[in-house]
Amino acid sequence: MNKILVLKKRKDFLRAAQGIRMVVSTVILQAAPRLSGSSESFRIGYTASKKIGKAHVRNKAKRRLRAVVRDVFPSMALDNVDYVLISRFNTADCKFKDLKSDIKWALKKTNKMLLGEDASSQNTEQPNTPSC
RNA sequence: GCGGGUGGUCGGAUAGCCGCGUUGCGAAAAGUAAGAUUCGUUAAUGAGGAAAGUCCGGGCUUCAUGGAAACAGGAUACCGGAUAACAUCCGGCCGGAGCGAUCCGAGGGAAAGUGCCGCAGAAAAUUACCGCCCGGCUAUAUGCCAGGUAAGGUUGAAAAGGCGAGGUAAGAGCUCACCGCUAAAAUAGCAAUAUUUUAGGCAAGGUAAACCCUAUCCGAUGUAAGACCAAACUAGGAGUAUCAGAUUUAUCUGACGGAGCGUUUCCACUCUGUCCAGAGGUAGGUCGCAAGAGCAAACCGGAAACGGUUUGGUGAGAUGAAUGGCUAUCGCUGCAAACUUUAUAUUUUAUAAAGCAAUUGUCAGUACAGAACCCGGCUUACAGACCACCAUUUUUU
RNA sequence: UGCUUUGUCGUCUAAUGGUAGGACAGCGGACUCUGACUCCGUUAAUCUUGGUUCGAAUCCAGGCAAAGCAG
Repeated sequence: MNKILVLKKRKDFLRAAQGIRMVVSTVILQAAPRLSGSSESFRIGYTASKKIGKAHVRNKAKRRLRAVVRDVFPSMALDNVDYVLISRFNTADCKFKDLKSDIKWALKKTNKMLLGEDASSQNTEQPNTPSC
């Protein structure tokens, strides 16, 4: 199992914001396919703005998102796509089960839309098969 | 016992599964400008009292360097001590709050000068409206002119010490007693200051968190500082260059010009010397980066802050930013039930109040808050728990 | 992370330490057959907590919020 790659550049975040946007009650998911086809795995970024609370609240939100991503993303996410998770006001407080199911649902729906777009533009992109 | 005050300590615990950062060890492939990277590990370790606000002080960094003076700008401000330093801390003085323990105070100067004090009031700073009084003119009085006065009046936040007696034409510290104020001396104290005595008669209201004056202190910058390694892009042109002397003919010495971090001047010292253009050390990486004016205990000195000696231990280092997610058990707080006691009605029981030692719960809650170069403070936020001492009141002995 | 600045009716702004003013918006009325324009009236604020002062929007200190700069 490979390590999960993390987005670090502001440019990448801006590009992800141009893509598909999925809003659920606890979190916002953004996704955009990468243009250069060389890289293999998906990448992911986390955002927690000052709006949701002070520093320790933001850290906690990001940590919980990371915990969910570790469980969910390796088996479900698509290759060659950049995802961005934006935490909302209740991300740090809500129950972990709810957060997990929300993200699962959002990811499934987003992937469907991405595959639809790719089929129309005739780019063959296969879903990542569970490795372990 | 109730409700208070001061100082201090702590700020959930244990176990399981899955993960993250750093370091150590082992392995793998690739070979770069440099540094990386990946995998494994029954190896070690990983957030606070405020890590916060960024409000003071210091270390360290660069601005090439040191010293002196003046100006500008800023900070501080009762006294003594502590400290590397401070706006911090300790002790004391004075003023204010409280029955008290105790708490609060930017607490120098208003006879160096300038400004301001709305409305009201005669007058807001060398005051005279009403009034009181003497004199002159007129003369029953009233009135007019020239003075004296600060007792009384109104206004206001504030009106030239207060109160009583004497005194006077009327008055006035004009005189006296008491109180307040100021000055001097003596005593106590290192001092702020306090007490006593004597004298002055009151010296001209407030405001300096208005300008200002006095005393003391202060250069700017802020680890994204700064040092090093360094891809890509790129490294050009005009044409002998301040003056004098010496020679070794491209060097030295002196003069002149320029620069030296708030501004100006002086001294020392250093760098620099024709013009245009330009590459800066950018992307990226490494260092800076954690043993410290540090922590704990004992003893000694000191009234205390604090200082000294000895011993012990020393364990974060991220950079889209690690220290977590879930579960179980326990702890703590609240709530409810049940229980115990008391009172009332009634005698199956119900209602009310108090209690919390023990019991139960598919119950609720478990604060403030996340290191970012490092220390000393201050300020602000904080569920709750514990310890010591002190004072008020009530009860008992 | 470091640094700097600013907070006044719903909005945009004034105000030497001395009654918080104006415009737009809102509400009510007049004008009109009705609406607009116009006119009159009215509601409404000094971010917050303390201090200095006789008296603070203003001066000083702490807090809160917002904006900007460096990258």
